[in-house]
Amino acid sequence: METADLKKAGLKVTLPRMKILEFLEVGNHRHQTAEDIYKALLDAGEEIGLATVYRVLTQFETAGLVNRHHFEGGQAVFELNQGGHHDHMVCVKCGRVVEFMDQVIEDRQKQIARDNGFEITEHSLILYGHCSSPECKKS
Amino acid sequence: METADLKKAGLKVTLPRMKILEFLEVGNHRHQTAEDIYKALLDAGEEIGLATVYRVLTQFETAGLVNRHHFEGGQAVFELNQGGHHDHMVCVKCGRVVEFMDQVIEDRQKQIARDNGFEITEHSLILYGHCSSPECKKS
DNA sequence: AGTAATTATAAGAATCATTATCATATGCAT
DNA sequence: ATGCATATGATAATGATTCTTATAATTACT
Ligand SMILES: [Zn+2]
Ligand SMILES: [Zn+2]
Ligand SMILES: [Zn+2]
Ligand SMILES: [Zn+2]
Repeated sequence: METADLKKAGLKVTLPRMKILEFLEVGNHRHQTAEDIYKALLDAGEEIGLATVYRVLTQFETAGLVNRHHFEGGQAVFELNQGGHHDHMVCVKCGRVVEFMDQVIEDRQKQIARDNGFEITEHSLILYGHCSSPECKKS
Repeated sequence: METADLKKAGLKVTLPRMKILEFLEVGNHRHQTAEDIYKALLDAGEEIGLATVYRVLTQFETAGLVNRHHFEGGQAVFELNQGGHHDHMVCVKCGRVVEFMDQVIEDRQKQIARDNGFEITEHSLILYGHCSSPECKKS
């Protein structure tokens, strides 16, 4: 149930917003581009505009419901914000995304910022490479 | 002198290429967008096209002469590849960029990749925040 | 140096991702 | 149910980057 989340964020509960939230809640639908979501909803028979998807995702981001990532490849990637912070490993062959969180890295980042008089508000750590699948491994 | 680098990369030695290389070699010209470079060269009286800047930077990247970074804000940022790897800290207020390299983080990244069967080809670590300058500190 | 063959350039058109406009449609408090 | 504020979808507009093409510059070979 997420209508509560929408209301809490001061957003009206509308069909497009619900559909986008529902889509992102599906287990294997993490890390989607706006276009991924748009096409999936179209295929599911929903009547929705791409502009609406972008608009809603930005609102969700502002409300803290989703996070936006800038992986290589031009298109922004969105994922449901489920509390815990994590970073990403992306297979440049098949696009698979693996999440990880390493406290040692997190702590070092804070220390480095402190050493340089920086106050960190956010960070982006992405590892690109080949995943363990046979097709991606070779080369 | 960099004409040797151009030739080694199989690129003809042309005025635009030389000018772009020279510009990036200046100490305080690290981390420039294509448009930064374009405007600076125009202001310097050079006759150059923006498309040429993009084309040349992409060629330089392929040749390993420059690195391309995707900081937040849409435009790609380029810097001369001077051998040593480093990561970046970016002030979201004034745009100041500080470079750093932390072996602990580098090693952890490799370990995490190994643990997940990934073979890392590259990575991107960017810390966003407020730098130590008085105007940026507050808020 | 002179010339040919090759490659690069500038300008503008084209493309891709994203955002803005606007007339219509919908959600929600009354 | 009604009215108003807000949201939507279609499309135009924007910003960054790439493609196209006719012209110009560089290199290789005399
Ligand atoms: Zn893979
Ligand atoms: Zn994630
Ligand atoms: Zn600053
Ligand atoms: Zn740098």
